[in-house]
Amino acid sequence: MIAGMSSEPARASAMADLMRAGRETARLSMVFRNAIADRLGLTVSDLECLDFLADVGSATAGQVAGRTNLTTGAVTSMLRRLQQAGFVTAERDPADRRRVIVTLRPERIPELERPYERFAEQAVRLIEGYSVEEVLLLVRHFGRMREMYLAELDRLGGAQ
Amino acid sequence: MIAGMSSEPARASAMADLMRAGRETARLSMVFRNAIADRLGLTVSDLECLDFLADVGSATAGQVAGRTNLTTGAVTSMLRRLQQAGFVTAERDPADRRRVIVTLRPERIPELERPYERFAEQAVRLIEGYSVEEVLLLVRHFGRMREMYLAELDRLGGAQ
DNA sequence: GCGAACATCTTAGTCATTAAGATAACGGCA
DNA sequence: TGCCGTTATCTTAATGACTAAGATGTTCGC
Repeated sequence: MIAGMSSEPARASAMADLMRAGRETARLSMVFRNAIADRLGLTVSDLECLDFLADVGSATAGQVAGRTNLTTGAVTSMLRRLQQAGFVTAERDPADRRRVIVTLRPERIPELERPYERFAEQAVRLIEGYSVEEVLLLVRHFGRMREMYLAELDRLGGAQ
Repeated sequence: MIAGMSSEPARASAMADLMRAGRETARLSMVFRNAIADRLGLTVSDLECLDFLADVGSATAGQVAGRTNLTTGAVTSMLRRLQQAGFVTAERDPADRRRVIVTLRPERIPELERPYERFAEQAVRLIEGYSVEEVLLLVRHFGRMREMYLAELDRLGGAQ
């Protein structure tokens, strides 16, 4: 609707398709994430936290708060929850005893990845059908999207 | 890690980059959506509902429930909320008085789109730099992702 | 070793959401 | 027509994640 002028109608329509497809994919990924959290008996925030920990190994409670956009109070109770469910261990940092170091229990990782497994396999299969140039185009596109998201989030006053 | 065999290391690394970028983008889009809902003083579910209504014009309460993955009870109170905030009108269907027809107030649409505006403009600008072939590749890719999401959601037992 | 800054925890309260069942309206069938 | 099963929404009570504000314990600079 806001469409910029374009000489060829095929181009304009392809662009509109892309805008629409992008929104739809974003929406579906949210629903997907929700479904996975449900299946694991977790909150979306819990999943976010565990994903983060899977990335970095271990982190302080404050870092978890930053990543999940939760208050420290909410993180405290989330960590109690995750600890009780055995997904995570938490202990005070001996070097700075104000801090709490949270660590994902490695033995639970497979369980967390299982719901994604089929999806990831299919994604790999899809990507294998692309040429290297095509893959690189997609990577560049996502990179630009990432920058746009971060810039907008910044502008919206979010922490992140 | 599950990577299929690949002759060229450049290809394997590009594929890994793409997998990572895809996950990161999905995550950022969630955070973004959350930030926008916050700014509008709405829930993510509210936003989902309003987006849906912007698409289809008007729908029954049950259709809204299906789209948002909420129970009918939750939809009832969500609609009361949105009605009170003036985003939506709700009236019984004269043809089938069990149904409630929910309609987005057109005059509020600009207000809902405003937070996306800059983002959408930037997206258009980005896409304008692509060739038609590149745009079509992206559209195809998103289409395949969409299918994968829907298949997995189905498998996870979700309604949708 | 004193005070400010920091990291986490506690407490009380809010609010979206769910589950279960109530209410009301439709549609078919005798 | 009148009854019954089904459908669509609403109500009620309870749950639980989350926030805000302030308490607690810890570090660091002076």
